[in-house]
Amino acid sequence: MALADESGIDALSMRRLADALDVVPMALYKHVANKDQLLDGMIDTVISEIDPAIAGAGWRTAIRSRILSARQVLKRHPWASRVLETRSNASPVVLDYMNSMIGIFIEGGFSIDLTHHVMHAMGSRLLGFSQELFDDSASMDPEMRDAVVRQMEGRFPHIAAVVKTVYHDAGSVVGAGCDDQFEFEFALDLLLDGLESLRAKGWSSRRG
Amino acid sequence: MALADESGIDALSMRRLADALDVVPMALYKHVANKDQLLDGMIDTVISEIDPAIAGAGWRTAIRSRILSARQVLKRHPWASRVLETRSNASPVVLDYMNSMIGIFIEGGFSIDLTHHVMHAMGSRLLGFSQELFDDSASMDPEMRDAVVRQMEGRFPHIAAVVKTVYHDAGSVVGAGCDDQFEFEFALDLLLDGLESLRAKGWSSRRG
DNA sequence: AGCCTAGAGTGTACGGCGTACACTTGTCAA
DNA sequence: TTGACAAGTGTACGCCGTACACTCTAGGCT
Repeated sequence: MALADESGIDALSMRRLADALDVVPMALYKHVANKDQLLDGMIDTVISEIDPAIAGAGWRTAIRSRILSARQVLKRHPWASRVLETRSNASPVVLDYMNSMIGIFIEGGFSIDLTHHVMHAMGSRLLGFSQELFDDSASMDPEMRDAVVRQMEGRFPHIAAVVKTVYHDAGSVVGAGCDDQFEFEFALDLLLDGLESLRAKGWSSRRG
Repeated sequence: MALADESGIDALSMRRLADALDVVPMALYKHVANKDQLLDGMIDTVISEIDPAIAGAGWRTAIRSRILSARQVLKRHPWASRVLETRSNASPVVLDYMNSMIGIFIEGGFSIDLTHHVMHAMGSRLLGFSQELFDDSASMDPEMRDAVVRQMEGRFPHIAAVVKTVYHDAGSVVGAGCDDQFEFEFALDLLLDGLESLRAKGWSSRRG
């Protein structure tokens, strides 16, 4: 991570890293299976640098401060967001983070249904994946998905609750699974509504 | 682009591309200076696939339909967003797109100041760069920046107007140049305000 | 008809990359 | 004393982008 912070992510090759550690390239492979696993570990470390959620505050304060903390972390490690986007599987550390974010919304009075769409809406602001997290489960056959959800229920109860709602609420406009287009428009309209109200009241940054 | 669409962006090496064209790798270098230039050209083509703005509609309709069109294009070329993020300089094609988006807001009654923050807020939804666009200019010395702005004024008048406001409105909270933190919080709070009002009125996707 | 030029394609070569595979070395428990 | 195991080594392979010098061909000039 120090090497990536200093020299950029492109400079982080197994050979250069080995050099920096005064070791031969292949020595690294006694510690990680391959470069992807190295990057996975770096992402986990990045995420663990985000401040834990503030307990006892309102949902808005909790979410806001957490996201601002995440932003500071990503600024410290500018390579992280790009690496994040290339990761295919969310690690337990990432799932923990998502789970606790979902938990804040639910405890804050958001329905599970609304929380689901909110997670999509926050998108890259939240970290970058909620999208693929649910997309993966869409391509699984139902009974396998049920098994996965049951396994999640212990460690990531909030994520499990959302996934269950997404797939069992047949009455929802969204139907079974996520409707990409719906999620995108949900977030877009949320933003556009906010913009229209700022415009209408003559908002200016002069007043902050 | 066909090769990238079919086999993923990682499969797009100069050698593989040459193979697909029944030509030797070095032949490609008679047409592009290097691989980056190839990727730049691909991005320009992607952006030119976005529908032109609807004339005569309200700002909201115009922006909304344009962004949804951009989304369709990016879905056709899933590699595009990742490539986009690695580009360092915005091409004239990209500038044209930004310029016309800014123009829609301004003609729709947004102040230049508000438009500026809006562009940041739209962020990746808009395409992915507004950030760096202004960041670059922050690191230039004032007279060189003035020269660049004057040159922009003909072809990209809206962009020029925003840049001028950003740097000349000393009274603004933001001061000279963009305040990253301010922009981030602006977008975040816009979203959080929208979320709070949905939560308060018991929004559910059942009703759409 | 002869020549020139410019654009397209070619062939070879270099340094960098990730990593498979077989090996040595140092440490410590039985 | 021995054997197992973790850590580090060395060599090699097939990719990658691309520098550099070359051939070939079509068309325009004299």
